[in-house]
Amino acid sequence: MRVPQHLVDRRREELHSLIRRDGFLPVVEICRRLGVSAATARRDLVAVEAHGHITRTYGGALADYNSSFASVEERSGRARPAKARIAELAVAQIPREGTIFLDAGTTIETVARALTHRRDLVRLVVVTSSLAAATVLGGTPGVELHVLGGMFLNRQAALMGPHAIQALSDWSFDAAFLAGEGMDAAGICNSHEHIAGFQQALLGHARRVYFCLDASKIGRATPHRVVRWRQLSCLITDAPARTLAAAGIKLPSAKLLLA
Amino acid sequence: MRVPQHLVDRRREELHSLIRRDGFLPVVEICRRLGVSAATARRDLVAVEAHGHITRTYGGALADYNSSFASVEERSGRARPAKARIAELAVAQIPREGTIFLDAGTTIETVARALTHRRDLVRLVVVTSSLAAATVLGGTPGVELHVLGGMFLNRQAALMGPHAIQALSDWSFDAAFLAGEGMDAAGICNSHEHIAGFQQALLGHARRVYFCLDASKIGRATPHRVVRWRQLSCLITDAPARTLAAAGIKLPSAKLLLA
DNA sequence: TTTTATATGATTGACTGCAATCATATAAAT
DNA sequence: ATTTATATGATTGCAGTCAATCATATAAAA
Repeated sequence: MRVPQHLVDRRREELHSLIRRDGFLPVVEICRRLGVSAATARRDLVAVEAHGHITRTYGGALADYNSSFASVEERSGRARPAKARIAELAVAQIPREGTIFLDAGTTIETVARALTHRRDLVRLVVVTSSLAAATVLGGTPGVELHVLGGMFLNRQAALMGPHAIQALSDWSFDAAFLAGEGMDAAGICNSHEHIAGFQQALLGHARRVYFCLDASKIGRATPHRVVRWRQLSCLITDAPARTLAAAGIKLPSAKLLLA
Repeated sequence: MRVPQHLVDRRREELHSLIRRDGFLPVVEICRRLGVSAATARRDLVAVEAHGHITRTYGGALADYNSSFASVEERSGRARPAKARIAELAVAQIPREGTIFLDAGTTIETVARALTHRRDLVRLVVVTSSLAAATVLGGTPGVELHVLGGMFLNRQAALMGPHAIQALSDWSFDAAFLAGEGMDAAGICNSHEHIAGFQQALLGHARRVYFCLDASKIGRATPHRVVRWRQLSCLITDAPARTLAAAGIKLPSAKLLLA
């Protein structure tokens, strides 16, 4: 018995928000709350997962920004070796003590996870605007974790806006690790105005600014230009040198780390 | 083949932190990383779960503060109807628009979840220092969510300390909902100095201050006195009136909401 | 040293979840 | 109105998970 498309879509949106609310939702529970059979619940899960923002597990599904599921992703073959290599390089730039900043975004989240494997940290102060990074880093020995305040952006699970920018004024970072959604000959851009504004403000508070972008970001244009190449300290990417050159991105070797 | 106690304990601590890092960890993965059989992995899970802070699910385990697992808790019979009733009452005090503050703690987390069921919110600004509450409330229609900055307290998944207190100065709340760990004839107390300091600072920024404590908190004494009864606007609790009276807690009916 | 206690891994049987297949009802398309 | 496409639930076979039981090796206690 076919059902109107808009009802299906509405139900799937509701499923999405149910999972976000509960963090984890067993399939049985989904059936109960949505009043559908297990088969339909699974089909809906597949659909919602395809649109991103949730991760299925045995018996249910998790909201994506709650936790990071390195293991789940690895098991389901969705590992992103590129991001992992970028993260390795990024973590190698982090001193044993000092103060660093971690941005929001999945790439930086990977950096956060890699950071938890460092065993030599003494008194590293990590400041972040990413709830995912905070969750991952909480309790790491040698790390004093601070979260920047701000308005909660649902999609990114990040804290941004005027309050976040204002909170920056209390800090001075030895290094900052930022993410971007696109890069071209001119520089790096991002799709969200709050994020762009925040990153620009951050430039003035960090001695060294690292941008971590994987090769898929090359040539992708998004509405908000964040930085020009001369403004950042270093680009960390897995893109081969010739691909960068082809895109018109020319950086001195001191400003480039290739994974 | 029996194994030294300290090795077992160390392994279980590691399991705990592995789960915290990944948010969700399948049993298979636990076996691989810890190099033990599934049987031992499960036994370890039982042990770690008994000490709190993780929740087992089919096929693995979740870190507790990542998400809130209403459904999981309900299914495993650990529902706390008392907290749910307290949350209902608390949510009823929240206006359709305005600015409110939500504290950290499982009781307030329940309030956050109940708040997502309100469908009449217009433009409610919710400020919180709880990562769990933020996760639950993110994306709720009619809610503009802000997270207070601060130092991350691992156990509570809350943001506290001088930065948090300073961030308060930007806000003025119509209502604040706070949690406590103990109450007696003199007032409400908390076990953590940062939390106590923060709550005291908050008193000056809210028109109405609601404390939400279930009956189990009566008579429990913890090191840090937070408020005396005359300082708060209202106590929301499930404790029957006579129990409160027996503990020497006397409040005018205007300052008491019984669930 | 001898004895006791227990941590471990293997096995077993019941249970649960999953993907695939299929019949059906009904919304869209024509 | 007729045809086509598809959303749904039931069934089935398979695989994964779990708790309980048991033998064993070894740490801890005596």
